[in-house]
Amino acid sequence: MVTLAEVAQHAGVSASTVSYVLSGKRSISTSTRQRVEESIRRLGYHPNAGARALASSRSNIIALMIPLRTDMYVPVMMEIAIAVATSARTHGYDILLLTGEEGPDAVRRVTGSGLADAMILMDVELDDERLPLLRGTDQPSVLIGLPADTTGLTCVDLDFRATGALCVEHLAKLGHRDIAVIGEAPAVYERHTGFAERTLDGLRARARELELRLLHRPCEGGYDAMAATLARVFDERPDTTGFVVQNESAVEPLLALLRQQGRAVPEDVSVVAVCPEQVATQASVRLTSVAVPAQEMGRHAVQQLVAKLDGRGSDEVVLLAPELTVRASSGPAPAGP
Amino acid sequence: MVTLAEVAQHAGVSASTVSYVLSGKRSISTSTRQRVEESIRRLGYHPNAGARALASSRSNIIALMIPLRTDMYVPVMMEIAIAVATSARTHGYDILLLTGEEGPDAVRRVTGSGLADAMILMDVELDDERLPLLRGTDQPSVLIGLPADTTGLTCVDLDFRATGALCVEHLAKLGHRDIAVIGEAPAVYERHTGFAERTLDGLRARARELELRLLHRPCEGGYDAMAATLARVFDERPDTTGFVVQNESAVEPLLALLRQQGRAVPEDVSVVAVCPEQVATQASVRLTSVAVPAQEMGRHAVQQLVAKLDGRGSDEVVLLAPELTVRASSGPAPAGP
DNA sequence: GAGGGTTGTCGAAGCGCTTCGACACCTTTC
DNA sequence: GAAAGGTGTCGAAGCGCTTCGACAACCCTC
Repeated sequence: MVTLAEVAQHAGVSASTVSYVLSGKRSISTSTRQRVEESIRRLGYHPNAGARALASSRSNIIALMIPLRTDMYVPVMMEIAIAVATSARTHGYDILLLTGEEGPDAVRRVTGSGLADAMILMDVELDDERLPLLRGTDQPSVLIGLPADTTGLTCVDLDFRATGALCVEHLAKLGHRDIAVIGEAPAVYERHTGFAERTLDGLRARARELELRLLHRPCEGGYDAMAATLARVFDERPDTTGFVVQNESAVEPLLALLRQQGRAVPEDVSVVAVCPEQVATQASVRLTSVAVPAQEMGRHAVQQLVAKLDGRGSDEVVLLAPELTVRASSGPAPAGP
Repeated sequence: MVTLAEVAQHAGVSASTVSYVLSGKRSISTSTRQRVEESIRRLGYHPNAGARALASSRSNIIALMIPLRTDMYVPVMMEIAIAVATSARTHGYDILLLTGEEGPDAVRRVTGSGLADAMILMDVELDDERLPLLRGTDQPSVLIGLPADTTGLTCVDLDFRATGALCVEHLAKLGHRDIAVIGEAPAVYERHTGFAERTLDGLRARARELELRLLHRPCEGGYDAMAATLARVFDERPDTTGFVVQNESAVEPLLALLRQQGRAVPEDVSVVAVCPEQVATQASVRLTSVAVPAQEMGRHAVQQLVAKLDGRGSDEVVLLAPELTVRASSGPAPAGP
């Protein structure tokens, strides 16, 4: 294993000089720098991460806490995780992957041991038990998601309230008066993961303003659950012509069931989805949708965090503006009876 | 920040004694141990990861390299990643998340800097450019997947060859003579990710033995691609009654299209999928399938790696035996004309 | 009761790096 | 031409931990 001292000797300079070449924290003459860099290359030197962390009390690692559940909105999580990892690397950071399993203990462990310089938390619940710990430490952190109380916290999320409003507006503009919302699984609402509720708020508020009738039904993913839900919807509101879906794994079942019932999309029924682009474009009908900008959220979170680590930046809540893309699943409401 | 020295002072012992209490590498009297543990708790001591890594040249971190692509078999990847993370924690290791993006450089960086003690690589190609590096280092590693040449490597994977054979056998037993294989996207075959080709080998070999006719068509995910593929299949082999699908995002489109064409599953056509359990049970028809045991693979990989790190264990290839679960998508072949 | 093992604890030497202050040298500036 | 101010380099201290050898103190055994 090659050490800094060996590089220094090889280049005929002192260890500290090599260190300064590496960090750029003091000016170094061009000739010396080149000599040192040449030695580094020739010897195949890699700074030792542990020693670095010890001496500088900076690990250059960001901890990313992802939910343990693998049953919900997986592709979104994965996309965020990968965006975070990729983006972190461009800033010189590596990602430590923590699962939600350990809960608050993971936060304690990481901040206490100096394993990571900062944290990104995903799948934040409205009243998350990790939040007090984050507020009580001076280690920077960013949440992806929005808890009930954001004081002293930095958050990044899609503006789900606006998302809900946008969906309703789009359907209203097309003349739909009865709208059904196929929501996430009941468990999601029970855990009070804010995004589902905020979407619903947005939907309801705008529906009230526009004087539309709105029916909300949570729905487990899958075909059977969707069939049951759909039956209930048409039972209670036979005139429903607009659907808003916020559950990736209910999208395709819904389309299949509508087709099976002889309801054409978009002639008889319009569908708007809140989902990743890929789901929208790969579905059996190209879906009018509001995209969940997973990558952008990941990148944004890293940016905020790096800013904090550099002493810039401060606590703030960033809500990304939703964008609705019209595709083939929505159209004018059918003429009334 | 509390240090080991402070704990030692508080407990009235030397620093080394505290260290030995923590590591258990020397025997400590019960009374001393208890005193030290009490001090640790009272002071809220957490060992500093950097210092530990420096002194012991062990970081207690395992690097996990996942593919950058977010377009293929994402849920499987995610499930493996989470299983790896969870399982690693039970052995006292944390996970460093690397994306495939950096390629071989990531391997160099991690082994060179001592950032991690070992690596797990996913999405290994048949002739992966990272392999020479792994062979050339004494840092333990485990591959999830199977390259062409496994000498000097440890690998964990599903036995995809047996998986293919199993699918064909099942359909043959039900009397199907013409079988179509809906494969992964062409890109997967082009990258020579072994699993798709091994499945195909297994399918073909057994089909030959059982004197079945087999048609293989790669297929991008999504509805449109599937529609085109399906048209070609029935065009070339109108008597096809059995389908084997190895592309999660083609499963639901296939079912929808068959339904649309008036072909009943399983009365007219049988479908066998190679996919995670969740996909099989949530599809519009409960699918007869061979599960991809993502969690088990992740756990296994960690176990192997920990064994190596402890000086036990050696290079070997573990192929998990596939299991076919019969559900509602396969049945006897329809009587001939 | 002297020799030989255990057992439990300690001191000290690093692990490889960062960083601070010092200092020699070279420009400016008036 | 002396004071003031840069620049570029070095030496040394130390980050918090592990681990090795040393060594008391104790228990056997013949």
